[in-house]
Amino acid sequence: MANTSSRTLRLLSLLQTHRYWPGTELADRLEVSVRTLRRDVDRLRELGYPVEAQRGVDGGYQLAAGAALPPLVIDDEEAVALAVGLHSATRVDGIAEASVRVLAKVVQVMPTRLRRQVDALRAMTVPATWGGSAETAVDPAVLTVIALACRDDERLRFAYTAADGARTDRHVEPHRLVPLGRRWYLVAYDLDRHGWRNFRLDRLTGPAVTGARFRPRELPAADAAEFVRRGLKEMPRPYQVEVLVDAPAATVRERIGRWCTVEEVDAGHCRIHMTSDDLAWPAMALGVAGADVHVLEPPELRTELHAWAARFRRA
Amino acid sequence: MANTSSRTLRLLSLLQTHRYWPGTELADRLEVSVRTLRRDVDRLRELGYPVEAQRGVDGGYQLAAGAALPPLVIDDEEAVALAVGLHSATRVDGIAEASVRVLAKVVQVMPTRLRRQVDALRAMTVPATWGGSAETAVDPAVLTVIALACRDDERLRFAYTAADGARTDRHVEPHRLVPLGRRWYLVAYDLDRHGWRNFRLDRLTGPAVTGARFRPRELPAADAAEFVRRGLKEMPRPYQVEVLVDAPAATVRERIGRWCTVEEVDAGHCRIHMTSDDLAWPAMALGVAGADVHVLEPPELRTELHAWAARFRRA
DNA sequence: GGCATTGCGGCCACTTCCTGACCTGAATTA
DNA sequence: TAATTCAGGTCAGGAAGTGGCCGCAATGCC
Repeated sequence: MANTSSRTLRLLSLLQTHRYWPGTELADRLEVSVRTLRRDVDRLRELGYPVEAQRGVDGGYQLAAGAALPPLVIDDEEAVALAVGLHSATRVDGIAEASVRVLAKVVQVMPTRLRRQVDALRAMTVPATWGGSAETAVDPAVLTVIALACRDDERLRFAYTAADGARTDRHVEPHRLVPLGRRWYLVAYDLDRHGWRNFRLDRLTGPAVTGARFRPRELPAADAAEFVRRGLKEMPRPYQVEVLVDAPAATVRERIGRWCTVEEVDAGHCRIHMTSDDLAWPAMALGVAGADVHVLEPPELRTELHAWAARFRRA
Repeated sequence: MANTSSRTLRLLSLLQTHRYWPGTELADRLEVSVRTLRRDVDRLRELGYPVEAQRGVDGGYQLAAGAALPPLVIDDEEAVALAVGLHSATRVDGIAEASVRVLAKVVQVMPTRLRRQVDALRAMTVPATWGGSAETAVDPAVLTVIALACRDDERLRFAYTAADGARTDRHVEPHRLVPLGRRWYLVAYDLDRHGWRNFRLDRLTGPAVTGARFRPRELPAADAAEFVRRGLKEMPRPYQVEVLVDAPAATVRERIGRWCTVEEVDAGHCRIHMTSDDLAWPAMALGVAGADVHVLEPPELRTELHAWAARFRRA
C-alpha cells in the first residue's frame, strides 16, 4: 500500500479523474510530502506521460495529451459503458479488429457481476446492421470468446452449420478473427480435418475453450484476410442502389445523408447512391426520405417497394 | 526506464495482451531475474490485481477477473476504437453518464492525430437514434468538451438557440450533464443572468472553455436530474405503437424482434408494441416485417404508412 | 511594484526496499 | 519417477526513495 508503484498508479488515476490538482492536495491524498509528490510527478513524466503544471496562485497539475496513451484507470460503471460501446464499434470498418481486441481485454478482467450488467444492457442497444437480417448479426459473447481464444492460443470447440445446412461439431486451433465485407470470419486449423478452414461467425454456435493451449502453426497464406478472401468461392455481390429523388439535395442529405451519398441534379431533384446486401435497407431509407422516388437501379428494388406499398395500403 | 514502477506497469500491460505467460519469458522481456519477476507479480497481487499462476509443465501467469479493474493499457488503434464505440454508448439508458465520463477521460489524454482519426470514423457510424431526425443528435465533440468542463470546473462559453429561435451567447459555470428521455441537458449557472439554467445540448453550438476555473456552487435541487425534470415544462410524449401483424410470432420476432416486443395472438398472427418519438421508425420496422399489418395505435401511424405507400407505388 | 502563492529542483542524511543468487518445497504433467 | 515451473525464505550489496531544507522562477492579486 505504501508502495511507490502503487502510489504512482494512484497518482495517475487521480490525474485522470479531475483535471486540475493543487500539489498540496495531491500530496495529502497520497500521504506523502510535497517534495515526494514532485518526484512522483517527475517519474510519470519520465514514463512519457505529459503532466503539465501551472505555477503561481491557484496553480496545479494536469494530465495533458501526449504521444503515448497512459493506462486508463476506470471504475465499474465506466467499464460497463466501455464494453457496451465497443460492441457496436465491432461493426465499423477499420477498427473492428481493434475493438474486439480491447473488448476481450476488458471482458477478461471484468468481475462477473459487471459482465451480467453488460449482457443485460447490450440487449437494449439497437444493432447497427441496418440492412442485415438477424442472421448476419454476431452474438458479442461469441465474438469475445473467440477473440480471447485467438489471443491466448487456446483450443476451441463449437457447432458449425455449413452453407448447405449440415451441422457439425468442430475442434480447432483458432488463429485470427477477420472482419470482411459485413461479416466476421474465424481462420482456424481444424484438428479433426487436419487443415486450415474459414468459419463464418454467424454460422457458429456455442464456442467454448477447452483449456488446452497450443503452439501456433504457420498459416499457408500471406495473412489471415488473404486466406479468407481466397476461401470465399463467391462473394455475395451487394446491390448497387441508384435512385432519383424529387426533393432538394440539401433536404435529402439532412434526412438520410448518413446512409448514402447524395448528389444534386437540379434545385428540386437529386440522385442518391448506396450499397447494400439487402433491399430492406434502401427501402427504409427511401421511406424516411419523405419524397417521391424513381428507382434507376436495381429493378428488384422497385419490386420490393411495390410490395411494401401494397402491404402498407392494406394496413 | 529501469524503474520499478515502470516495470510493474509494463508487466500489467503484458498480462493484458496475452493470457498465458511463462515466468521465464516475462522475466526475459522485463530484463530481470525470475526471482524479481515473482516479486513483481506479488506486488501486483498486493495491489489487488488477481494474477493467477499455474505450476508444472507449461505453466505460467495470467491476469484473471478480480474485484477491481486494473488500469487498462491500450494502444493507439484500440483507443480510437474505444472513442468511436463510446460515442454510441452515450445513447444507452443507464450508462450514458458513465460513457461520457470515460469518453472525456480518453479524449483528454489522446494525441491529436488520433482525435482526427476518431472524428473521421465517427462520421461513418450509423447514429443509433433510429426515429430521431438530425436535430436530436448531439455532436460528440460538444459532448466531450462540456463533459470535461463539468469535470474540471472550468467556465464555458457557447451559443444557444432557445425554443423560440432566439440566439444568445452564454457564459456559464457548468455543473452536470444529464441524459433524460432521449436528450442531453446541461445544468449550469448562468453568469450573465445570475441563476441556474438548463440547456438542451442539441440547441447549443460552439462550446469553448475559457480556461478560468471556479469553485462549484450549490445546486438548488436534490440532484441535477431532478433540476432538469423540474425545468421541463412539457415532456414530448412518445407514440405508443401497437400493431397487429399477419404472420407467426416467431417469424416476426426473428425479423424485427430487436426493435419491439412481439406477442403471439394465434398461429398466424401476433401483436407488436414499441415506443417511439417519431413515426418513421415504426414504419421502417413494419416494412422489414414483410407481412400485412393492421395499425391499432396510433392513428397517425396509419396516415404515415399510407403516405409511404403512395410514394412507393409511384416509384 | 511589492507580496503571497505555488511549482522547480538541488542538496543531504537516513532509511527502505530492490535485486540477484542460492536454496528447499510443492504442484503438475509426461 | 523425473522434469518442469511456481512459491518463497534468506542474505548481502547497492540503489532508490524520502523528508527537510534551501534559493529560484512564474503567476496573479493588491
